[in-house]
Amino acid sequence: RKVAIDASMCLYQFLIAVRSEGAQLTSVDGETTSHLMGTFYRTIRLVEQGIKPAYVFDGKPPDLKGGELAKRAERRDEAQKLLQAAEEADIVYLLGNAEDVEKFNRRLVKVTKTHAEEAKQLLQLMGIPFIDAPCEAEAQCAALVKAGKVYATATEDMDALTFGCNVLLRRLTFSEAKKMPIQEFHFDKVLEGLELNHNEFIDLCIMLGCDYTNSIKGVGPKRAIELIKTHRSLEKIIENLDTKKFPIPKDWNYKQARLLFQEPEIIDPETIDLKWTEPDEEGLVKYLCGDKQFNEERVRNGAKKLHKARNTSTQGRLDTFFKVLSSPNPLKRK
DNA sequence: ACTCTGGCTCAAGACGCT
DNA sequence: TTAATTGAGCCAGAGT
DNA sequence: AGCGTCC
Repeated sequence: RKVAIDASMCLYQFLIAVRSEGAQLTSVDGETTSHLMGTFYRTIRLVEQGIKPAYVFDGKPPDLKGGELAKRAERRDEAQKLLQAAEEADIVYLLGNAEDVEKFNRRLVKVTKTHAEEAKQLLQLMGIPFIDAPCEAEAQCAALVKAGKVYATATEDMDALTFGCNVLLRRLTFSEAKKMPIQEFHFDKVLEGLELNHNEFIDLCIMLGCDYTNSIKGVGPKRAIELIKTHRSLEKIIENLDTKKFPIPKDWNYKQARLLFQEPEIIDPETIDLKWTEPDEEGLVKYLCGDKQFNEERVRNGAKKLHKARNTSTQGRLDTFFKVLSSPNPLKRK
């Protein structure tokens, strides 16, 4: 069963989580390898379960997002760059407590172009397809699902639904699944449960706070649902809202935000041909066991697992692993 | 009292041996 | 300058 | 399941 995955999100998590004594794993020349470690083993695990993953990489963020992100940047630049200096000083003075240093390091994690390129090279050698999205990966994933190129998007990010992703899988990573069951959301069932159509759902998500705009102060999940059910569109809501109690954000460009959800910049899925091919064992060994110092035995073992799973295909039906939770109300969000 | 929002903090992977 | 998370859980405080 | 280790 084919599944689309937001690669940048995965890389980010690996960079944060795959650490030893607070520091990322590295090659001989000090280059980070945490993202490769995570991608390699997680992908093998997925393939062994009969899943065919297709990774989707982010392109440029939409302009509108840039505006919002600038605010976060300010916060960071002010607080964190100064904190950086302060904490570095602390380290010098106090030979810092490791926890602070760790926390600090995690906040500065970024997924760079290089990380992405390295991951792509690894996926190539593993025989796993990937796509460069022109813009938001989640939007491209949703398009792949809609076009039937993959069965679902595997993500923790509920915004995938806003892009109209029909099927969304949460907690697909199986080590975590030991603790928590895999959840499968069907967008049409969610809409049914909320008694909304897609456009109304988009307006709802904008109110709840998306990456593209501010949200209305005082309006959280409860009131937002109430409002959209009563008025069915942001235009009508704005007309009827008591703006003394609930002020509309200044220069609120909800229309543009809406458009980014309705017509995101994507590659036409029909032009995309996803191919899962044989892993290149020697290539993997060469790439991972050179400077990057991966254990050769483990890498070869991984390559063989990929090979084996590939040739025993049509095995794993995901259904055996989880129940379909077409949860009528996933809005525990923000 | 109750509901709701929003601000805060935290944690975040996978393998293999025991 | 080339990167800018997220979701969950807990709790204070405002509003009704 | 817990824990040290992966690089």
